[in-house]
Amino acid sequence: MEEYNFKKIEKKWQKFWEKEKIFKTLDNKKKPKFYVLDMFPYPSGSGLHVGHLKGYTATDIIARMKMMQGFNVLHPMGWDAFGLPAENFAIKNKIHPELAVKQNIKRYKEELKLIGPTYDWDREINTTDPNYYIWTQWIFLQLFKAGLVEESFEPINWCPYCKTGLANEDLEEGRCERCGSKVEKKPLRQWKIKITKYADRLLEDLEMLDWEEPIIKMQKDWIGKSEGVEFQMKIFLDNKETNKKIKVFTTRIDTILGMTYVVLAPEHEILEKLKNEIRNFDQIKKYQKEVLSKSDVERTKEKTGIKVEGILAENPLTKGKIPVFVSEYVLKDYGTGAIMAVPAHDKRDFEFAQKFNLPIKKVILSENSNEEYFEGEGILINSGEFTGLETKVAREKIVKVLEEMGIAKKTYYYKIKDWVFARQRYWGEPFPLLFCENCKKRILEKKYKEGEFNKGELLNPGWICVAEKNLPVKLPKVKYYEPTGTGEGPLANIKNWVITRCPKCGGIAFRETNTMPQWAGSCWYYLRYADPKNKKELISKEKEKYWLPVDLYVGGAEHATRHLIYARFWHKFLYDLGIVSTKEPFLKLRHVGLILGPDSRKMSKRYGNIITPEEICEKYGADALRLYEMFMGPFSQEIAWQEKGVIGMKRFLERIWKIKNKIKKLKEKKEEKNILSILHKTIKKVTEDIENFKFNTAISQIMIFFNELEKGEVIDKGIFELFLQLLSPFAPHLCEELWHILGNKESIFKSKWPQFNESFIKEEKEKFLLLIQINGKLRDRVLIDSDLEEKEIQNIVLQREKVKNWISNKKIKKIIFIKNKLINIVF
RNA sequence: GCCGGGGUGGCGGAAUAGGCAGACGCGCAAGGCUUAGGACCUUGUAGGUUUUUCCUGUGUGGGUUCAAAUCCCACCCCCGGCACCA
Repeated sequence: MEEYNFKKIEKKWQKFWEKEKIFKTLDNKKKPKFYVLDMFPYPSGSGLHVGHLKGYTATDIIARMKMMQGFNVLHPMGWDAFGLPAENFAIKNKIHPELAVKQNIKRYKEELKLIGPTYDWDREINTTDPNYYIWTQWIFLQLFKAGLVEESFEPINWCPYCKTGLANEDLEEGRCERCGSKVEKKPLRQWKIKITKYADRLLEDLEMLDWEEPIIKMQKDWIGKSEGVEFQMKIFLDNKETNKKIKVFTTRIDTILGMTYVVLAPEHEILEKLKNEIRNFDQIKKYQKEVLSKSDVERTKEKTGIKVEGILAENPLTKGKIPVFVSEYVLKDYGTGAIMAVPAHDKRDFEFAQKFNLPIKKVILSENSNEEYFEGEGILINSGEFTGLETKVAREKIVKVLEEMGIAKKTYYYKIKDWVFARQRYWGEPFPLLFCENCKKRILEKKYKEGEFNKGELLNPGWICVAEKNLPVKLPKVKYYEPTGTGEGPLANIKNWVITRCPKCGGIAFRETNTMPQWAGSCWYYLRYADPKNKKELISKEKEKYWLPVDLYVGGAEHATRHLIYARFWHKFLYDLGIVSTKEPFLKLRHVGLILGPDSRKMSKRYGNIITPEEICEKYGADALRLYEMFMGPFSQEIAWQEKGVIGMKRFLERIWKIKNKIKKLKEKKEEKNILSILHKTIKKVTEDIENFKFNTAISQIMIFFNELEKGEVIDKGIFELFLQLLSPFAPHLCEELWHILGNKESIFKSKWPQFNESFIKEEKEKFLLLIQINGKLRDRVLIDSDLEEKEIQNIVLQREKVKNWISNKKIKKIIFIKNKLINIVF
């Protein structure tokens, strides 16, 4: 008999699918749509490994099932090719990024095609294509015009190796996420996008998403909303009241009576205002410099600080005067940059108080009295009129008192910072902005016509938008693109590109030489797939309405606090512009767990444990690879690669191949009830499990069904076809081959997905297996007629030899009976 | 440190509105086939035991229940996220 030649079969059907354009997505609005999306890869130089294919296989399975269920499926693929990884690869290998990206894409595409995916390559996109990034620039311009982009010179994270500024999101434990270098703080001219303006909506709308709870939690924590109270404290010069005040923010206003000192961030502006009054101002200045030179990680190591000599702050409730400190543990850019310190009920304040020998006053009764500090809820003590109140109640009462004094309000702060959007690198989208000295002057001197400048231009005097008709601002082709390290991008060296004319005044203007960060292109790519060839707009209204939002989005959890926040932000902005009609881009999100190397470590060149799809497809075939990756275990879980597992799948496919000559077209359909029952159970389980990302148990059920089929002398053709359909999303090539061998002319993926019939599953059983427990332990089991009464069943059970032996002559206390299942005799 | 997720045979993992622990696959063992090996087929496979028997078993220790991998309390370990956010 002919062997299972997987190579021949797989090549044959991949060609067939491509030629027949089976997976071509038409904008067929008569059918219901299903948009399933993979997070698109950045094509790095090292190619794909088997881990990358796990998510892609899963979406492919779902795409195939949805097609068969009658959906119009959009399942596209593209390349996120701008950014540091691509550029660093290019520099290292001395090859121009444009060329490197081209080569890498070619390789990625070949490797992806190995598993026979359903991608419609006519919709392929590439973020570095001017026809694509014209719209990235266009969206940026809209953000700019809306006043959501601002030039800033503040110190930001700077990677000395990559020679660029980075956003908070791009750090891992104080190191550059890309190269691992320690990040420094460096003052730098940069563009910030005001994502904080959308913080509340980014938080609220998480409610409407079908995302896994841990990912939602990560986003919530990253946005980090804290609700509390902001109140003013008077400042005294020794014992003389001044007109200066310090604002502090706290989430625990109930502990205000326990405040024993106040701490300011070293950079707090009030220090400058009081420099003549503060006796040790020079010392504080010096401390401030020290702290600013430290990285965020170094700042957390110990609690240093200095007392601000000469001034005191007044607790508004007690009128008590307390000392003021500066310390690095208070951050300037969170809350008001000043805190009320309550060492008895806050760990950090406690540590600081210990070090500086400051009084610790308990104001909440804690159950465990030898605790050094107590951060929980409880009953107030030592709190005057508030003593005896519960903390929760006390918070409300105290706020009210302070509000009546006119010095406090309830408020909240976010942890999320505005998005540092500029990179001092070559390989990214150029900003569609120009700088014009003349216009800057006119704006500052208010010598311009009403409406001449937009909101963004007025906000950033001198920066002028490139006219939309002149987009895209193409990234110039250059020979030298290494980062400069000066804080300017490499583009600054290309004089004839930089120097241009100002569209407003006609004078000389200079182009912005920074480029956009890697994340820019991925913020909106899912929109482009729905309308990839549109030259007039980024997406037509009609196509947006039909295809959006994305029904299912699959990718790694590492994007939880970056891409997934940025993309949601841009989507909401586009919603405000009326370009998209949904508040959220991705309805359902599932994250894929890593495949680890055979040594249980992350697959990496460093460990030499990379398994490539080429070698596996060569040895065992794409279907075996797909099947194994889905069978390994729960989809979102990290699991180590075991080559033996693929062999097992190959073996399973071979058994299916071999069973061909047992298949007969049975005229009389007198299938055993048993087979029909398993068949329908399998249809149900496979359909539901695919929907719920439980691919491992779906495959297990398919195997159970197959094991049963294999036992028979003959297999009914109709039943075997149903079996093939159920398996086809997982092992498309083999199933397509067998489907045709059985005489079908059309692709199996044009066939209709099997339906199950509940009545076959439930099937009225005449008998059931009763479990017999004695004192809760399983001791016996017996087949019982389903229509017997409880009493009759009891009699049967008690007559059984085994049961009699166990009970002998003990007195039965009670008998628990669960219908159709179990009986438990207790004595 | 705080917040998530998780700990089940030799291995990957099944089973949670509490009700046969170990489905399915890998590995291993015995037998068949074969000159032989591989492949393939059949059977067995949690550990122990006095082996048609009973005992013990889902990270550890307690608890609730007729009955717990599943619920409650305390603790240990692994993975991920955050990193002084007031």
